[in-house]
Amino acid sequence: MRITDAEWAVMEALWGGESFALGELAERLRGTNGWNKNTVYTYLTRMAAKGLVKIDRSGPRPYSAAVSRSDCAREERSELLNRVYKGAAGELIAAFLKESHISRAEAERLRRLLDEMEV
Amino acid sequence: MRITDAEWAVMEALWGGESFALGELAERLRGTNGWNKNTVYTYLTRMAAKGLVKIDRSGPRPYSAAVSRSDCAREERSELLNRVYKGAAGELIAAFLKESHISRAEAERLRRLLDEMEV
DNA sequence: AAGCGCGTCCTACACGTGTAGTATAATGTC
DNA sequence: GACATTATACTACACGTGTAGGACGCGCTT
Repeated sequence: MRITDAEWAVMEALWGGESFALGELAERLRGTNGWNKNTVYTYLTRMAAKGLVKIDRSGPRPYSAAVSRSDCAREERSELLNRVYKGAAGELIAAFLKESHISRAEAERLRRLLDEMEV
Repeated sequence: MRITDAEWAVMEALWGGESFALGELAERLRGTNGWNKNTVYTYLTRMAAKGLVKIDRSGPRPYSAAVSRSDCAREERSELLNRVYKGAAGELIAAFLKESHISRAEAERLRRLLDEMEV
């Protein structure tokens, strides 16, 4: 279920809307990644085989995401958390906090989140 | 500079000490990953070519990590942050907070971190 | 000195990924 | 209905990764 950089780019394009024709996706991805249309097609079919993309050729816009962005994001988070931090979320969050520029408003929000959890 | 799961396992072994003989590493990794000695050797030489592993055959324990665990961890964090969250650290941290079980002590620590940042 | 165990080096092979050419089918246009 | 455009399908190839076999050399043991 590992998603590569290139595949992530395809998903990003798919998440940008409901469903797409090949040409639409090819155009988007030519812009961001400089890919040939056939390259896009290859990715789409390969990724459909892996369950990442849904293809329904009955309509004019056959291609759509089969997995949600938030599911993929969760997957990636859990990947990092377990691989690098062996599940120690506190460590991880602290590391992110230390190296990030968090605005005052965001800090407030995070503080509230912490408060809510403490029930 | 992408590190695969298998490579991460090798690094994990290397980070477990100062420097190692092949046999020591092979034994460790046979335990955790079930690898053949030659497999370990192949990884070590390939990873040396990539600058992940240092090999100094003048001593009896030629193999050591060429990159620190914390550098790799930073790299992985930044990977996730940029790829999935496009740099929006607040989002990311909030997501981790929501899905994690943070102990009261850890929550305290994070809160203090937030406070310190607000200078 | 012959053998054993370990480290080293080379080689290999299958599968995945990045990338696209070519050929054919379908569809819209005049 | 012939032509142009787009979509689909198949094929290919290089490079990376996962995994190991075989062969050779060196030092220790008996």
